[in-house]
Amino acid sequence: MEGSMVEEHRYLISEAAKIVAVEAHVLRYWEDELEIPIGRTELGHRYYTRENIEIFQNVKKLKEEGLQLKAIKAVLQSTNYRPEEDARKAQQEQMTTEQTSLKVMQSNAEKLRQFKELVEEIVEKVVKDNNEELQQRLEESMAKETDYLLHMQEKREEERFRRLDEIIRAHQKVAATKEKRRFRDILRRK
DNA sequence: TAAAGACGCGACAAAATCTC
DNA sequence: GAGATTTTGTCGCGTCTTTA
Repeated sequence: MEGSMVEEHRYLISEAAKIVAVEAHVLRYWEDELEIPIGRTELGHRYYTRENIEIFQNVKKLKEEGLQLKAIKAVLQSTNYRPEEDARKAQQEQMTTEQTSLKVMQSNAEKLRQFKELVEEIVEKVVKDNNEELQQRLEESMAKETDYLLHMQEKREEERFRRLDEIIRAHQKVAATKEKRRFRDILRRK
Protein backbone atom coordinates (compact mmCIF):
# COMPACT_ATOMS: atom_id res chain seq x y z
CA MET A 1 0.00 0.00 0.00
CA GLU A 2 2.95 2.32 0.47
CA GLY A 3 3.25 4.83 -2.30
CA SER A 4 -0.35 4.41 -3.43
CA MET A 5 -1.50 6.64 -0.59
CA VAL A 6 -0.23 10.20 -0.50
CA GLU A 7 0.48 11.32 3.10
CA GLU A 8 -1.44 14.56 3.61
CA HIS A 9 0.53 17.33 5.28
CA ARG A 10 -0.99 18.54 8.54
CA TYR A 11 -0.54 22.13 9.69
CA LEU A 12 -0.86 23.33 13.26
CA ILE A 13 -3.11 26.29 13.94
CA SER A 14 -0.11 28.60 14.25
CA GLU A 15 1.22 27.47 10.84
CA ALA A 16 -2.19 27.73 9.21
CA ALA A 17 -2.69 31.19 10.71
CA LYS A 18 0.64 32.31 9.23
CA ILE A 19 -0.26 30.98 5.78
CA VAL A 20 -3.72 32.54 5.76
CA ALA A 21 -2.26 35.69 7.35
CA VAL A 22 -4.74 35.94 10.20
CA GLU A 23 -4.48 35.29 13.94
CA ALA A 24 -5.06 31.78 15.28
CA HIS A 25 -8.16 32.84 17.15
CA VAL A 26 -9.61 34.19 13.91
CA LEU A 27 -9.27 30.71 12.39
CA ARG A 28 -11.02 29.27 15.43
CA TYR A 29 -13.74 31.91 15.14
CA TRP A 30 -14.27 31.25 11.40
CA GLU A 31 -14.28 27.51 12.07
CA ASP A 32 -17.11 28.01 14.59
CA GLU A 33 -19.07 30.53 12.56
CA LEU A 34 -18.75 28.80 9.20
CA GLU A 35 -19.05 25.31 10.67
CA ILE A 36 -15.96 24.16 8.81
CA PRO A 37 -14.97 20.67 9.95
CA ILE A 38 -11.37 20.77 11.20
CA GLY A 39 -9.47 17.64 12.09
CA ARG A 40 -8.08 16.93 15.53
CA THR A 41 -4.91 15.22 16.53
CA GLU A 42 -4.84 12.46 19.12
CA LEU A 43 -4.31 15.27 21.67
CA GLY A 44 -7.35 17.14 20.54
CA HIS A 45 -5.35 19.86 18.83
CA ARG A 46 -6.64 21.20 15.55
CA TYR A 47 -4.79 20.29 12.42
CA TYR A 48 -5.31 21.89 9.03
CA THR A 49 -4.93 20.34 5.61
CA ARG A 50 -4.07 22.26 2.42
CA GLU A 51 -7.76 22.03 1.59
CA ASN A 52 -8.76 23.66 4.89
CA ILE A 53 -6.18 26.37 4.38
CA GLU A 54 -7.40 27.10 0.87
CA ILE A 55 -10.96 27.38 2.14
CA PHE A 56 -9.82 29.86 4.78
CA GLN A 57 -7.80 31.78 2.19
CA ASN A 58 -10.92 32.06 0.05
CA VAL A 59 -13.00 33.05 3.05
CA LYS A 60 -10.50 35.82 3.70
CA LYS A 61 -10.63 36.87 0.06
CA LEU A 62 -14.44 37.03 0.14
CA LYS A 63 -14.37 38.96 3.38
CA GLU A 64 -12.02 41.45 1.80
CA GLU A 65 -14.54 41.77 -1.03
CA GLY A 66 -17.12 42.80 1.54
CA LEU A 67 -19.11 39.60 2.12
CA GLN A 68 -20.27 38.89 5.63
CA LEU A 69 -19.60 35.56 7.33
CA LYS A 70 -23.30 34.65 7.12
CA ALA A 71 -23.26 35.03 3.35
CA ILE A 72 -19.99 33.12 3.05
CA LYS A 73 -21.42 30.36 5.22
CA ALA A 74 -24.53 30.11 3.04
CA VAL A 75 -22.38 29.86 -0.04
CA LEU A 76 -20.11 27.25 1.55
CA GLN A 77 -23.10 25.16 2.57
CA SER A 78 -24.79 25.34 -0.80
CA THR A 79 -21.68 24.46 -2.79
CA ASN A 80 -19.35 21.56 -2.85
CA TYR A 81 -16.50 23.96 -2.40
CA ARG A 82 -13.40 21.80 -2.17
CA PRO A 83 -10.60 23.18 -4.30
CA GLU A 84 -8.08 20.62 -3.01
CA GLU A 85 -10.05 17.80 -4.61
CA ASP A 86 -8.81 18.89 -8.01
CA ALA A 87 -5.24 19.09 -6.79
CA ARG A 88 -5.38 15.55 -5.48
CA LYS A 89 -6.87 14.28 -8.70
CA ALA A 90 -4.17 16.07 -10.57
CA GLN A 91 -1.55 14.36 -8.43
CA GLN A 92 -3.05 10.99 -9.16
CA GLU A 93 -2.84 11.74 -12.83
CA GLN A 94 0.91 12.21 -12.29
CA MET A 95 0.98 15.63 -13.72
CA THR A 96 4.08 17.76 -13.33
CA THR A 97 4.20 20.19 -10.40
CA GLU A 98 3.88 23.18 -12.70
CA GLN A 99 0.92 21.73 -14.51
CA THR A 100 -0.70 20.81 -11.21
CA SER A 101 -0.21 24.29 -9.78
CA LEU A 102 -1.54 25.88 -12.95
CA LYS A 103 -4.53 23.58 -13.00
CA VAL A 104 -5.27 24.17 -9.31
CA MET A 105 -4.96 27.93 -9.79
CA GLN A 106 -7.29 27.81 -12.79
CA SER A 107 -9.65 25.55 -10.90
CA ASN A 108 -9.65 27.82 -7.88
CA ALA A 109 -10.25 30.86 -10.04
CA GLU A 110 -13.12 29.03 -11.71
CA LYS A 111 -14.57 27.96 -8.36
CA LEU A 112 -14.21 31.50 -7.02
CA ARG A 113 -16.09 32.71 -10.10
CA GLN A 114 -18.80 30.12 -9.44
CA PHE A 115 -18.81 31.25 -5.83
CA LYS A 116 -19.47 34.84 -6.90
CA GLU A 117 -22.15 33.78 -9.36
CA LEU A 118 -23.87 31.82 -6.63
CA VAL A 119 -23.82 34.81 -4.29
CA GLU A 120 -25.32 36.95 -7.06
CA GLU A 121 -27.96 34.28 -7.67
CA ILE A 122 -28.83 34.19 -3.98
CA VAL A 123 -29.16 37.98 -3.84
CA GLU A 124 -31.26 37.94 -7.03
CA LYS A 125 -33.49 35.20 -5.61
CA VAL A 126 -33.97 37.09 -2.34
CA VAL A 127 -34.99 40.22 -4.26
CA LYS A 128 -37.29 38.16 -6.52
CA ASP A 129 -38.84 36.36 -3.54
CA ASN A 130 -39.43 39.69 -1.82
CA ASN A 131 -41.09 41.06 -4.94
CA GLU A 132 -43.29 37.99 -5.27
CA GLU A 133 -44.25 38.16 -1.63
CA LEU A 134 -45.09 41.85 -1.97
CA GLN A 135 -47.15 41.16 -5.09
CA GLN A 136 -48.99 38.35 -3.33
CA ARG A 137 -49.71 40.54 -0.32
CA LEU A 138 -50.89 43.33 -2.62
CA GLU A 139 -53.20 40.92 -4.46
CA GLU A 140 -54.59 39.59 -1.19
CA SER A 141 -55.08 43.09 0.10
CA MET A 142 -56.78 44.18 -3.12
CA ALA A 143 -59.05 41.13 -3.09
CA LYS A 144 -60.07 41.87 0.49
CA GLU A 145 -60.65 45.52 -0.36
CA THR A 146 -62.74 44.56 -3.42
CA ASP A 147 -64.81 42.12 -1.35
CA TYR A 148 -65.37 44.77 1.23
CA LEU A 149 -66.41 47.36 -1.39
CA LEU A 150 -68.78 44.86 -3.08
CA HIS A 151 -70.27 43.96 0.25
CA MET A 152 -70.77 47.65 1.10
CA GLN A 153 -72.32 48.30 -2.32
CA GLU A 154 -74.74 45.39 -1.82
CA LYS A 155 -75.71 46.74 1.57
CA ARG A 156 -76.27 50.23 0.14
CA GLU A 157 -78.46 48.81 -2.63
CA GLU A 158 -80.42 46.73 -0.13
CA GLU A 159 -80.96 49.83 1.95
CA ARG A 160 -82.04 51.82 -1.15
CA PHE A 161 -84.54 49.16 -2.18
CA ARG A 162 -85.86 48.93 1.37
CA ARG A 163 -86.41 52.71 1.42
CA LEU A 164 -88.06 52.64 -2.02
CA ASP A 165 -90.31 49.88 -0.78
CA GLU A 166 -91.20 51.92 2.27
CA ILE A 167 -91.96 54.97 0.13
CA ILE A 168 -94.11 52.91 -2.26
CA ARG A 169 -95.99 51.34 0.65
CA ALA A 170 -96.47 54.78 2.21
CA HIS A 171 -97.81 56.12 -1.10
CA GLN A 172 -100.08 53.12 -1.46
CA LYS A 173 -101.34 53.65 2.10
CA VAL A 174 -102.04 57.34 1.43
CA ALA A 175 -103.74 56.49 -1.87
CA ALA A 176 -105.86 53.80 -0.19
CA THR A 177 -106.92 56.21 2.57
CA LYS A 178 -107.86 58.86 -0.01
CA GLU A 179 -109.85 56.27 -1.97
CA LYS A 180 -111.72 55.20 1.18
CA ARG A 181 -112.58 58.84 1.97
CA ARG A 182 -113.75 59.40 -1.59
CA PHE A 183 -116.01 56.32 -1.36
CA ARG A 184 -117.40 57.44 2.00
CA ASP A 185 -118.20 60.91 0.56
CA ILE A 186 -120.01 59.36 -2.41
CA LEU A 187 -122.07 57.12 -0.13
CA ARG A 188 -122.90 60.06 2.19
CA ARG A 189 -124.09 62.21 -0.74
CA LYS A 190 -126.35 59.43 -1.92
C1' DT B 1 8.54 23.93 33.96
C1' DA B 2 7.96 26.56 29.88
C1' DA B 3 5.59 26.44 25.60
C1' DA B 4 1.70 25.50 22.84
C1' DG B 5 -2.94 24.93 22.30
C1' DA B 6 -8.06 24.64 23.78
C1' DC B 7 -11.75 26.93 25.70
C1' DG B 8 -14.77 30.35 27.76
C1' DC B 9 -16.16 34.86 28.71
C1' DG B 10 -16.22 39.67 28.53
C1' DA B 11 -14.84 43.91 26.04
C1' DC B 12 -14.64 46.69 22.11
C1' DA B 13 -15.47 49.21 17.66
C1' DA B 14 -18.15 49.89 13.79
C1' DA B 15 -22.29 49.36 11.44
C1' DA B 16 -27.17 48.67 11.44
C1' DT B 17 -31.55 49.33 13.41
C1' DC B 18 -34.83 51.32 16.53
C1' DT B 19 -37.12 55.00 19.07
C1' DC B 20 -38.47 59.44 20.16
C1' DG C 1 -32.26 63.82 12.76
C1' DA C 2 -30.04 62.43 16.86
C1' DG C 3 -29.32 59.46 20.57
C1' DA C 4 -30.03 54.65 22.25
C1' DT C 5 -29.79 49.90 21.45
C1' DT C 6 -28.50 45.75 19.04
C1' DT C 7 -25.65 43.03 16.04
C1' DT C 8 -21.42 41.63 14.01
C1' DG C 9 -16.78 40.45 13.92
C1' DT C 10 -13.22 40.27 16.24
C1' DC C 11 -9.78 40.69 20.26
C1' DG C 12 -7.74 40.01 24.92
C1' DC C 13 -7.10 37.53 28.81
C1' DG C 14 -7.29 33.92 32.26
C1' DT C 15 -7.33 29.10 33.18
C1' DC C 16 -6.51 24.39 32.22
C1' DT C 17 -4.17 20.47 29.90
C1' DT C 18 -0.52 18.24 27.57
C1' DT C 19 4.09 17.54 26.06
C1' DA C 20 9.03 17.78 25.59
